[in-house]
Amino acid sequence: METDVSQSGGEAQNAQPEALTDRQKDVLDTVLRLLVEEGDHLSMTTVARRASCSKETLYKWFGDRDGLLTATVRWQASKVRVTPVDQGNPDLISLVESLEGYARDWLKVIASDTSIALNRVAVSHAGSGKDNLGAIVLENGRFALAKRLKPVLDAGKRAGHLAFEDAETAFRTFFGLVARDVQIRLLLGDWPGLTEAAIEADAARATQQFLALYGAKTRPEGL
Amino acid sequence: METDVSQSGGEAQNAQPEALTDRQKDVLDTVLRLLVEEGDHLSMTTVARRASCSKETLYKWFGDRDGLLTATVRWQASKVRVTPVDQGNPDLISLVESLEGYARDWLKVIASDTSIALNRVAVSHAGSGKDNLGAIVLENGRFALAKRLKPVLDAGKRAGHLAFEDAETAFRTFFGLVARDVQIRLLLGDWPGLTEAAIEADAARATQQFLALYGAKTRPEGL
DNA sequence: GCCGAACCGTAACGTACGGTACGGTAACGG
DNA sequence: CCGTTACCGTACCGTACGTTACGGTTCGGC
Repeated sequence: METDVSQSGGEAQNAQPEALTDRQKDVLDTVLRLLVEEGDHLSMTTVARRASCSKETLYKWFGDRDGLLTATVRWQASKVRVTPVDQGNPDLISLVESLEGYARDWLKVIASDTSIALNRVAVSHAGSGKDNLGAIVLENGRFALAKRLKPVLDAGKRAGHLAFEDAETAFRTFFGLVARDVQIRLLLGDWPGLTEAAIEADAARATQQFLALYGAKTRPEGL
Repeated sequence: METDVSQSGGEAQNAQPEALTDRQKDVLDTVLRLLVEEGDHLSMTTVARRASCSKETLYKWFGDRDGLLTATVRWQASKVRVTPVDQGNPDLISLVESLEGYARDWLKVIASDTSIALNRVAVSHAGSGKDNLGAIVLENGRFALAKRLKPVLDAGKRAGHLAFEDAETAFRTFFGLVARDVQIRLLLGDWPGLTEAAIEADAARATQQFLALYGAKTRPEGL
């Protein structure tokens, strides 16, 4: 068996999120933990020691350092997959609850250690070379949220609670209202005080503001 | 003269944004250009060659690699400083123009190559070690914008055009409406198609939405 | 004209780390 | 019982790069 698996289209390098041994998942979880602890500075030696495996195994499984990182990002991404909730014709209450729920979840995600670490790594690697990481993170972060939220928005529109022309634009506004400057501040090492309570309040505020902008009929006086 | 300037409180290491030789500014501009081209991967050798100076000089002037990077970020930050426009009692038109102007400027900044490069570097360095970079970038980006925008908001409030309790919260909403997912997407290597025309449209939209949320009396029918 | 400071160019050093090679061991199938 | 497979542990190699050292040059001041 040749050593150069990476070029010959071998199975190891391409390592799809599924088809991973339990042992391999363990290793990737370790990488994840290490990524949270010391960012992009992890060395293959450190990974091998912490994962109690040999470097040779790492290279056989993941090709090279980039492959390991990519597999890790993919692995984490595959874990976040949530069951999409599509509703037929919601009333206003359940629509609000749904939106608040998404806002809450989203804030929790971007405030989590793993998300911050992963985004940092992806941003670092974005400028140079094989740029999969940024795309992967985006695909499983922002885009996944958009995909899950779109049916909710459409349902709200059908039910006459929301008025917008382009769902994508509406989603981006919702995104902006929820995340505001939080994500960039977290990535830059600032701590915007995102406690459990603050997340709750932010989700409610963002939802209210979104409804104020895109609500069809209900424009509450109090706001 | 001892070599260890970094610890003994020497003048070279702390290199405040001002008090820089023209030659030093040239060097930092070169670093900036290099940072845009190849991100954090620049080596001291490359910098020296491109700046037509010796590595020894780099080390004497900036202490070490981190010092060079920090000085570069500070230098760029000091260049962005804009004259604050404080208005006494604006009419609604000029308030809208003012807000649109800030939105436009802000979008242009975060879409610029240098901003992206600098933010990438700062994010990369945020997790580990001396964390000045993130704070510096934040201080001269988001916080500077907030500082410049606050008097405008206050003036709008005094004039009766805006209604909000906390200027900081209002600002963060404005920030969210303007930037939305643009900044994170840019940092992750995505290209959200931010042409000149799109920036113009986005600034107008964000301002309209902000007024819809925080405008005191004027709630336009058309929106 | 001489001295020292500042600087250039380049060579050299030390080291960290990505990647490889190899010997040893445990499991397993025949 | 033997070969194969998969893995561990470790030693090893090559190189890139941060950092330092040093000889040579320019230039301002005396």
